[in-house]
Amino acid sequence: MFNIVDELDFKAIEQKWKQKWADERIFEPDPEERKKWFGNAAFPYVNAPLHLGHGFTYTRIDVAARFKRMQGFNVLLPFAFHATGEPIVGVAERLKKGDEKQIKILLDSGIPKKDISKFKDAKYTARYWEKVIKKGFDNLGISVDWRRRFSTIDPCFNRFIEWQYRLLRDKGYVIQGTHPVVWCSSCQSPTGDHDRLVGEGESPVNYILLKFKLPSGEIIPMGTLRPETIYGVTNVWVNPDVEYVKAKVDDEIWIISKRCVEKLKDQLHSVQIKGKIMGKELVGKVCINPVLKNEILILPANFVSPENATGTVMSVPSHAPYDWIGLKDLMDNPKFLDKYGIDPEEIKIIKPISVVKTKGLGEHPAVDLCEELGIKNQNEIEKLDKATNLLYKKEFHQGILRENCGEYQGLKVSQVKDDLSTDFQKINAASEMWEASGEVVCRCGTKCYIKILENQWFLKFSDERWKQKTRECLRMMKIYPEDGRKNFEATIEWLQNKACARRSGLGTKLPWNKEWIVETLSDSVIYMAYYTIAKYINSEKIEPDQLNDDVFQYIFHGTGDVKKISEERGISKEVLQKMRKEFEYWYGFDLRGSAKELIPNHLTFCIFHHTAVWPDKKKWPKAFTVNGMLNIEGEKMSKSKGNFILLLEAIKKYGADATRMALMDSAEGLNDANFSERDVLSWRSKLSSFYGLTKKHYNKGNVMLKRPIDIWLISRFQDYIKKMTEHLEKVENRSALTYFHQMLNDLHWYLRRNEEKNKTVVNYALEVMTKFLSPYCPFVSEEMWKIMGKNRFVSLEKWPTSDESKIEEKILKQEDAFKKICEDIRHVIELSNKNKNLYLYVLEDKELLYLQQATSFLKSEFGFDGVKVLKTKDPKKYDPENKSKRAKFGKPGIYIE
RNA sequence: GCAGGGGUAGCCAAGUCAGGUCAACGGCGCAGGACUGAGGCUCCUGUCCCUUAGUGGGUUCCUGAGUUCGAAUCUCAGCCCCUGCACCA
Repeated sequence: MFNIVDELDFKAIEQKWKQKWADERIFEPDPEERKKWFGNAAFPYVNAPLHLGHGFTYTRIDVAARFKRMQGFNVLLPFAFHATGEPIVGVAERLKKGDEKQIKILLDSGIPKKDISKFKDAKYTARYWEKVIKKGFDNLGISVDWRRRFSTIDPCFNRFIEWQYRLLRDKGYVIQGTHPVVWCSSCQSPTGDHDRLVGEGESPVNYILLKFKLPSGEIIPMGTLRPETIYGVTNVWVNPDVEYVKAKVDDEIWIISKRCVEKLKDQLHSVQIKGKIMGKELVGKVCINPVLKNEILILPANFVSPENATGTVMSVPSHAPYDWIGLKDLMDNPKFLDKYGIDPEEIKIIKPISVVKTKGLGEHPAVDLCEELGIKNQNEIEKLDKATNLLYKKEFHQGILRENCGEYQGLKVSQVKDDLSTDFQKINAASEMWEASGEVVCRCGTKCYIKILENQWFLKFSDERWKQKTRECLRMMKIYPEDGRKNFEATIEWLQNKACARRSGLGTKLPWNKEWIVETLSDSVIYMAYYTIAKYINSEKIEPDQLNDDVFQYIFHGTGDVKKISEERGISKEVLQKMRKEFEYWYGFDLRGSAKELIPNHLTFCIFHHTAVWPDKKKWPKAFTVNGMLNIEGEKMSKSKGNFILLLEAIKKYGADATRMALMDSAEGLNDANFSERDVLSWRSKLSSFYGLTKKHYNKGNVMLKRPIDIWLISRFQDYIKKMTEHLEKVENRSALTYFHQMLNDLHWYLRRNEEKNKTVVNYALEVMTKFLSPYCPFVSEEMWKIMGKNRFVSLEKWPTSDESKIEEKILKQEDAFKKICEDIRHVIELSNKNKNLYLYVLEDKELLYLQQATSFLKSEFGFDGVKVLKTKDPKKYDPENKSKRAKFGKPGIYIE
């Protein structure tokens, strides 16, 4: 076995340049005369080390920052750490309980056994991962100004959030209200998707309860999602074996399942149980349809679950497969009916009533569907559920109410559903209740239901004035790629009030109501402004107590008397003024990067909050860049698949530069990127060989007057420089990279084409290419810059600019034609199997000269003994003597012997 | 289900807005050759099929239909994939 021999010691180079950058503090910008460029990206959550997906997003913003830096901007790229919220508290709590899984996760992350217990302290966890994460950034070569680092659990940052929320509340953007959530009665908290054993993706849905009335005055509310079917009710169903309760609900007596009582209590109803009644006691009685006022028979059915809504349902056999099959079952089992003293004749006269007309479906679609699917009885739950879903969707989207639906006839089901619900409630024919869209079981094992939370704090994203400003900001912003814009637009329109406070987890307490903690998506939307002052908070050791709204108002809005604030808060006037200046200089930020999944939440919230906090449009965000997810070898990265790659591991294995190259080359735009070992290794050797090429050819040729071929290379480069710069301006890092390949191809051609190399031209090409590589693979680029004998950092060099006056179109065309001639020659050699002598017949003097200059190249390239370029006088008449008949303008005739 | 994005040769991917110059840039992989003691390094050439002294022809851009002299590109319908859908980072 042979080892892969790299010319380059990537590790040593990385170590060396990382150190030099830090020593010379070249990524620590302060306000100055030059124009600024402020880039940032969504900060990492500190419960795990960075993985390759982080590397992808962060390298993208770093390439942009490094590019801008070389363009001469004063560039700021800061990072901080996100620690607020539930997850790291969750780790601590699970450890306290001795959770084996959690212990294993930490051990797998490389934490020694003796240190595990330290992670019972959430703050320790946060600080621990901060260190590991920072190392990830540094090893990857992200050009971060660490003087501005902070964590969202720093008390000083908490003051900042307090200021933000007081300000928003004063503007009327933080309000109180009620809100339905999936609830675990055991944990006494909302059960988010990630907290569920069963039911990921299930959410609250609003049932309408139709109030059927017994002659005695008691109400049997029937839950449904299809209020229009009230017009098609033929009977109602109760489960004969279930014990129902009579309960006083607000001012009425309802007959409902026990489970329903608990739910209604948590949905803002007062509920008192007054008595019990078995389902079978109700069977055979009649009740009144609350809308049509006709008498309806109560029948028994086992498919009715006490777990769902009220535990009783109305029967609409024309449109509900369960109901049709239920009736059929009864007709097939007269004995069962006899048990309840019901005359089978009473069932036989029940006929389905159609209330919805749908294109492509018959009068009684449920009946047809049951037949089609061959459903025999109500035990075929799978088929029945399938049929129900199918019919519900089709009728909801395409169905039109029939003439028996009163004032709603002729309207579409989808249009009229909400109106029906409110109208029925107005006449007290209906009420409503919330139910989960499917079964949800909490991680603790408890079955969840829907609770309506009261006095919940909301960000009023529904506010039209606020939306208007947000739209305006978005219009002014650049979105890279532009395809992402529609997603933002749709989100702004769709966004409703968003709960912004929680009861548990780490975070900033709501300043006016300390029982609540600002929710973590809501405390991470304007923190980029905090970077501008964190430098002073850190260096001046400012204490949280010294920070209050006056301080922040002065810094961020320039209001108040500095002298007074300085005296009151014990922060020197100079420092306050510097902080103010720093903010004024850097803000608003020029580019923020993140993964595309944050568009509908974090990034859109970010726009909302900025427009609310800063009326001055100059402080608004200027651009976002979003990227797709990073796949590994074509598959989604996940721990269970075993293809989870930690950033530090990848760097160790492949080197930082090769990793960065592979990431940047993998995709751009909203498409998912793919990282493969093949590609990263290929980049590793490509970098190595380019380094070798540089070493071999830099400063090695002769100084001479420029020949056409020299001008050709320079001309080609002008176009590449222009295009790659344009792509980088749009954060199209992958597209820009293709021009590196083109440059390399051209340089190879140039070197092959000439025995004599023009030193000036080769040096120019290598310098341009090294500068161009620098944002992508900064370590190797610095090293190459050094072997070129340069003393400055290439990271701080001036970005190449294209000079159109250097482009000579004629020469470009000539060389293109020449390449084509070479292709033709190659083709003819192949077909003829001869390569002794080459004759080229041309029509023009210019062409003659150009080709004559290339004879030695043609000899060495194809192995000819002799090459002759001849001029023909008249292509038409020349024919007899010309051995090749194909000479045309711009295209010589070729003869080979 | 709703909203946004997407489906291009073995793989990744440009081209689609402004229809022809597109058998379709580039990279990876693969094949042959050069270099080499030897190479998995590097360089050159090729890479839909057939044919050929530098050519000519056939069939392609998710599927189906349409507009057009002409469609990867425009219209309609369908299938599939990715992301988000809220109190969760």
